[in-house]
Amino acid sequence: MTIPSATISRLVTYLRILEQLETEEVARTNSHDLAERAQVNAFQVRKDLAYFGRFGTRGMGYTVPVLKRELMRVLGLTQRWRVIIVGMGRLGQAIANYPVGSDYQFEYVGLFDVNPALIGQRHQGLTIQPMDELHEFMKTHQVDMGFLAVPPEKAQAAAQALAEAGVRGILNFAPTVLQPRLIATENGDEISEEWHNVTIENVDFLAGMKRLAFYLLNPNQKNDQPEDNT
Amino acid sequence: MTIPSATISRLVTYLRILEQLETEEVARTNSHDLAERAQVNAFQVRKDLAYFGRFGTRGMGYTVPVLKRELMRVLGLTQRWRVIIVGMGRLGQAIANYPVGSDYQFEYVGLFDVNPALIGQRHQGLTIQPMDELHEFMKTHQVDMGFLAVPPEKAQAAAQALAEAGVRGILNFAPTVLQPRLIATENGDEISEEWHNVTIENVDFLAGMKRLAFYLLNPNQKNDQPEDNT
DNA sequence: GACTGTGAATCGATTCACAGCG
DNA sequence: CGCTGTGAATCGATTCACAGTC
Repeated sequence: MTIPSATISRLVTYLRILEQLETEEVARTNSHDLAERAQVNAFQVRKDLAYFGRFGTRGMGYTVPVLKRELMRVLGLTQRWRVIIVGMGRLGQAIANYPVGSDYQFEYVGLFDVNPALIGQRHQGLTIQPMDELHEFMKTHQVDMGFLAVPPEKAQAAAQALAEAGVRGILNFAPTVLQPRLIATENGDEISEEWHNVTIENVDFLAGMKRLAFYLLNPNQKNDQPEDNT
Repeated sequence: MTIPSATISRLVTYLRILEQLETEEVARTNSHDLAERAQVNAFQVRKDLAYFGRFGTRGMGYTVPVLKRELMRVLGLTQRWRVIIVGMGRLGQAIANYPVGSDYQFEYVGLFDVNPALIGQRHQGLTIQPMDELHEFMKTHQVDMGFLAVPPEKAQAAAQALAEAGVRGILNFAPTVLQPRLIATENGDEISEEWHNVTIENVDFLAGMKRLAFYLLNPNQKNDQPEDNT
């Protein structure tokens, strides 16, 4: 069965709400309460959860720690994710230093850049390495995802370098659509092969501000959609 | 007529592609070319554009500068948007210093924070001001949108402060769902009034990394959706 | 009695097929 | 002939209504 991507975005929201409720030592909740906090409706909450199992008790609602654990499992947040950041300019630095809070399941294991002025700088106990060393690095380290924080004109090449080095997931901060194919091979032949198994998720602040401009200009177009993405 | 929010996200993408084509001095394009670059299909491109007018020539395609100008107009990027940033920690600083490139239609006019250690610091020719001064500031300056880059637990209060000060659009970087109502009034009564006319757009990097974790764990769930947002 | 879980119904967005036009 | 623009068809997601059960 194929799950709407909007559902995945909402699950992240529900999980946050549950974490919040847990710190407030609230023991139970229900679809209406979750719906209100997540700004969706209760049918949606129940349908979203139903894709993955039965987590509640009829007549009772949901037990906060139980549902929280289940959502963490569903979203893959019970395992550790090893992350490298490619592009350690101001944006990459802000990402590296962002307080991830309860999100200790994500661990930065490497920082890369091409700029000699940045190489050797340390952030969060890691030293920025030259991009050339990525291949070598991948031989000795497990890397689950790469955060791409390079300027837009370098994003496509950097994404390909990540893919070729064996990184399977890319969180793309650059304001570009990454093309899922190789443009050329090393020897210059134009083989144009598909990327295999690279999952891309976009986080795009410039797009967000432009969408906001549109909605301010067109107040009748009410805006609902999930995440900031592409 | 109500326009899908996914269409707005895609228009931003098309505009970027057109800007790119313009720098490459490509004079014309067509729906198939745009579709390939935007990773959507040609029907989608034409339908998206059709919501706003007829910008092409049958048999010919689109003239790059013409379509670019039309999309800028549609998205509200022919006018200037005056922006304040609320929350000038590392994330706010990265945003303030991000090279917006061709996006000179967005202008930062004020920077705010509650942290005395940050107040007085300068970025991009602006001095960080205390949050208290927002109301006063709004009396003498036009502000079209606020970028909210405060820690999640402070986001709701800060958003309300922005709304009460008269800011009509918020780009929310905090990993929280902003509740569109006022929780209390100044005198302590609980009036719980609706926000009026505040448009919110989310940019959520932590959500992006969690969605990516899900898709890496479930490779059969192919991911298409637009923008990063909540 | 209250609230979940879910098939059926509705609604909306994407895709299609083709008419229209340079 | 090529490519846009668009009504109709399809597909998918959200909403609904209610059966199930604690």
